[in-house]
Amino acid sequence: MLDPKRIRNNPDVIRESLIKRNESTENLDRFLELDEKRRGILTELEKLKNLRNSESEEIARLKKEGKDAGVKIEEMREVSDKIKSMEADLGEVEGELNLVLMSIPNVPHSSVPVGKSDEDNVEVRRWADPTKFNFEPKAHWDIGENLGILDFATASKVTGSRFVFLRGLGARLEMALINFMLTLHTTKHGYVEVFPPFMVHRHSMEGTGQLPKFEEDAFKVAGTDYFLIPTAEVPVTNMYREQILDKSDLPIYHVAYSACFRSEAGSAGRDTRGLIRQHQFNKVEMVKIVEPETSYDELEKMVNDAEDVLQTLGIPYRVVAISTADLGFTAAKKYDLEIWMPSYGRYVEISSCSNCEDFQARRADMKYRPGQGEKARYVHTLNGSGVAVGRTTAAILENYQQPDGSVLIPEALRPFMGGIDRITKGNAMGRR
RNA sequence: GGAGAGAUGGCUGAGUGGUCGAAGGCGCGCGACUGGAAAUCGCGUGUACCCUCAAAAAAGGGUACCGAGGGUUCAAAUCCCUCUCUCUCCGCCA
Repeated sequence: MLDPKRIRNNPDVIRESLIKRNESTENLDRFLELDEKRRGILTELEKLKNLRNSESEEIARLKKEGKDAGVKIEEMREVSDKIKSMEADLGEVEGELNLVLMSIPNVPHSSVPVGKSDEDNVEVRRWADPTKFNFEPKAHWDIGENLGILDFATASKVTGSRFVFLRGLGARLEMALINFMLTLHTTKHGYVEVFPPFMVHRHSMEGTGQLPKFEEDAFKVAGTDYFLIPTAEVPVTNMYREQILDKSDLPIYHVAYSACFRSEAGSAGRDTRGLIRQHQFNKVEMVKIVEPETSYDELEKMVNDAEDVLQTLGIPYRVVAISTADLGFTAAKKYDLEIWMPSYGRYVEISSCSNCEDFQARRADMKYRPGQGEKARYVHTLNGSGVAVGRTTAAILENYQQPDGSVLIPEALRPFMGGIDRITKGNAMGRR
């Protein structure tokens, strides 16, 4: 959420930012209209309340002195009726105003490339060359199904499409990746691990910006007001909602494993094969709560932390600066990490690292006190995948596949796999 | 799931219809005292929004906020209803 005063005082800045994002300026205009209406009602309403307060005092005084207050009480009855009806009007205006305000995206940082589509994202750097094969490489779903470690058919029988059973060393590989990533971030990069709830209530979803605008993307738990989390960013960032932190608490670095649940509404027909786009997937997420002055440095460091995962695993990737057209709703700036996927013949997103500045902090009311007696300020929040686990599994299967259909395990992962260095048809079920 | 108790400011803890943004204490800040400190004393110490004035800040005025939402009343921390959360006991359960 943007600062309403900022919108009111600099509507042109906001308008420009919406145009850069290729978004409609309808909500902005509606905001300006409602904002003015609200203040009009409020001014008048507060005058009436002031009258009621002072006259109530007068009534109390008269009664104490044993005098008759009947006339004033009668007057105030009318005033109170007026107040009640104006409050109803105000409530209506504020309800819509809030909805409109919550639907305006963050303002892109000046360094964000301006673009018309995701084509305009700018490659920042590459690490390693795309994997070369001296045989015809297979897609990970074929490799996995041949080895018996990926089982999409059973998942669609038990649940539905876009789910998977991992079996044997496939399951082991997924768990090993989770543990590897958590270990790397906690021991090398200074993050504190948390294991969050996988469901949150509506306010938390609003706090991090998934609601109210994107309700159709989320899974709601029937009979409750809970949502399955689309990312651990939601519970972990909201840990600090409605709170004033101490300056000495900052920066906060958290890393969390969670399953993530996404309805993938609007993605019908895309990435229907394999692990790339599932309704449920595993992710290791990094979250930072920092002082505003440091947030852009912290973003660069966070990207490096995610890159370290891929470098240590030896997966070719590139870093992309996301353009205004492709920037997420809450982000002021975002980098994607994209891994090389032989089956796609291109780079595929495996991590997004965003600086949300105070956009989420404002929604979730997360502040810190810069010093004794100083006014509390909004913190800046960052989040980044460190990294998506299912896609990493897919990337390992594809980039480490061998001509005989077996898959090598990256060296750094072997300690987390009980020393196993290769998945073959013979050992794939993990029996000894 | 059943029974009970509770939710008040940074913390603690009073307050059962009007003089309550809210006693007292603690903490914190400023000042006095002191060579310096402790102790003591004095003063101060929430947030959001609106208006005035302004480039902005500050200042002044106002409104709201005692878990959340609604109701009664001229007037609600206080009375009524609904909900949420916490604690205790019982039941169930990985």
